[in-house]
Amino acid sequence: MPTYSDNGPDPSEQDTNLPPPEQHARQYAAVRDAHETELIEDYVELIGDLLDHAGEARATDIAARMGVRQATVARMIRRLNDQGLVTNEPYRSIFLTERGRTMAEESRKRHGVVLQFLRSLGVDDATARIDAEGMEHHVSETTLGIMHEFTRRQNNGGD
Amino acid sequence: MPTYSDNGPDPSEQDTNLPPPEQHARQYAAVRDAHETELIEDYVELIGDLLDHAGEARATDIAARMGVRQATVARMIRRLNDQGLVTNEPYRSIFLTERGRTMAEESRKRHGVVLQFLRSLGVDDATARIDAEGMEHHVSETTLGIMHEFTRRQNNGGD
DNA sequence: TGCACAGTTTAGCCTTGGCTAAAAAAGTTT
DNA sequence: AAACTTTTTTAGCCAAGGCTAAACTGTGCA
Ligand SMILES: [Mn+2]
Ligand SMILES: [Mn+2]
Ligand SMILES: [Mn+2]
Ligand SMILES: [Mn+2]
Repeated sequence: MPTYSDNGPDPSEQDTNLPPPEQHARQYAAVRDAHETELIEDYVELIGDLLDHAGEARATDIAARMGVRQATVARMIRRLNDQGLVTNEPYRSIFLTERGRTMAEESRKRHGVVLQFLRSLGVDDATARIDAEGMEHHVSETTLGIMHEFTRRQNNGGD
Repeated sequence: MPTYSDNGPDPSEQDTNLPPPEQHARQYAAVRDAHETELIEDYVELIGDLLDHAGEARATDIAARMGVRQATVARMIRRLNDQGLVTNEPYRSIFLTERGRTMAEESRKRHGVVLQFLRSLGVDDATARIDAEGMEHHVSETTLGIMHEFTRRQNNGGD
């Protein structure tokens, strides 16, 4: 007796049928939500990394690493400031607030889990870095935990 | 003698150091590129699914499943038409062009690989569907191939 | 047949996140 | 100190993708 007998539709049909409209809509809504916070997170994470590795986070460096113009960075910095994530004085380095540091730390951790998971799957480093940069914002806590555990096992088994 | 001796930086430093600025910038650029085509692909894929499963793709149904207003859908349909992906006459169902069908098919395949990969990792169905909807657009061909192979092995081993 | 209602389209608003050009401030060199 | 260069900021343009409100079309039912 299969264990899925009273557990929803036959798995063999699970791929060919569409989910009910409301569930389907929630999928896309989750993606839109992720996209709203995505760029903010990447900026905060990058600023944290620059502070750690270079000692300061200048607009020029942020622009170079983001691959955008300084004007774009300047306006984003203002937004981060408005949201209480960074402090900045004109013509000076940018610093993270307590909230900013928390967000940077969480993003860094999440990014690392996804990146190492991809590496442990056998994806080459450059590709893994590109994929992780986008995927990280669309991975639920559930999936993140599973990825982390997978990586841990992979690394232990490889000793 | 470790095999990575002449193969770039010591792996133990690979996570703590930032990539060179140009490579870093390319990461973010890849994400921005993905976001440009992402919504188009989801619309085309959804229209294809509706045509297959419901026989026609009406704006109302698209709006309900996307979780957006009909006005939003109407304008998107015009864009898809401009790009030669759909044909549509006023107040009638939407159909895919040859190009549209190709895109729908590719998206459907890619979406399926990511979804089944997540399931085979042990992620529950509802969560897997949400994560796949976002992740699918940020998975390189390389990673997609590895995911596919992983899923295949997992399923064969489970027999 | 005519009318009401559901579906569709259009017009116009807003925010986000790119961009360029130009002004202003800071830093460096002579 | 003055001049030059780099960095930062500001102003304003554009496209994408949400939204509401209102006009329009088509369909089904009285
Ligand atoms: Mn990212
Ligand atoms: Mn999809
Ligand atoms: Mn998607
Ligand atoms: Mn995305």
